[in-house]
Amino acid sequence: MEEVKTFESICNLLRNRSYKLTPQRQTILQTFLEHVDRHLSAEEVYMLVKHQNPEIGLATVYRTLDILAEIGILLKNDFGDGRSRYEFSRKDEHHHHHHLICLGCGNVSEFDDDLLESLEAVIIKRNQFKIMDHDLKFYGYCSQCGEGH
Amino acid sequence: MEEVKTFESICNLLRNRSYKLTPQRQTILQTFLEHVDRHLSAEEVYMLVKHQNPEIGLATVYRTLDILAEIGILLKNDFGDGRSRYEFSRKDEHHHHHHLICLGCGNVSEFDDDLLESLEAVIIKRNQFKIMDHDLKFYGYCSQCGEGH
DNA sequence: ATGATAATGACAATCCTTTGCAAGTGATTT
DNA sequence: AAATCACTTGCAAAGGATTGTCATTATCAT
Repeated sequence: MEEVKTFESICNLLRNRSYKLTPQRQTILQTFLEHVDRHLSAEEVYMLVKHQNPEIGLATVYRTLDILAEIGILLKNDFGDGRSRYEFSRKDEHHHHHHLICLGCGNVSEFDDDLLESLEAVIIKRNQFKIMDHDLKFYGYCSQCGEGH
Repeated sequence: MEEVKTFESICNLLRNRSYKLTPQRQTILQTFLEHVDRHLSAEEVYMLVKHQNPEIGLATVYRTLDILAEIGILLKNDFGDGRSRYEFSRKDEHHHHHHLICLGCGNVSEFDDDLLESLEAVIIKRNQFKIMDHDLKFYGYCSQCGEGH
């Protein structure tokens, strides 16, 4: 359980899981560390990474994103725009934050709230449903795009 | 604003929007009226509809689902299984229900709650974000699949 | 260093969905 | 009832995101 996720600590995590530390994986990881607040698609990562390493292939980006999500470094999100988007997972939050998705500019911001905790308790009792994860999204218009809507 | 959605009332709605009432559209509509509680994918609708009308094309199913969603008869959902799923929209609910998605059998059940109302008020103030829609999903295991998890 | 083994890049294949198009059909007017 | 015309259809092809294949290359423990 790393509390602060540095480049080195993540490299160690990869090694511990017996993933090889290739330059491609390091470059992709760097990209997320440099864009901690963004929600990047595979294609966007590919574009960013090509600046450092023009040889890299799109399939490698997909494979690396899979791995980084699998070991908990990235979170895979679906904001309904037809592609998966990955964000850096800062802390080990078992109940991660929610998203505000702007229908105007597509920007994604984040929102923390504990309200769902109590809601989950109700659901477990009322529906006999064991909750493993939840996903809450708000679609609307951010302050920049809000005019006229 | 129809309160009860009968086959006839929906046909009228189509006509009023100057959509033609073709047999294909009627058959697809029937299918949803016969499976009011299900969350069908285009492919599933296609299979069901082919029993009544083997001539129908998949593209027509897609186009009809689009229309029925556009006029508010169906709701288009994304449960993360790589295809869109449509459900019959029973009442005119501006704030629609939430979904419980079973990771075991894939079954989707529904859940009503007003808790998000108050949460939305907080978000509007705190984030200056005009909310148009929300989407809340719980992933877990239903009572049948729950053993062992 | 070197060898076992995993990872890469290029490309094909897949899956769901949309689109182009020629032919057909529903609704309206005559 | 026939003519009309825009809307619809079915088919096949195209799209876009993702995954699979496979020969080549690179990593890491020894």
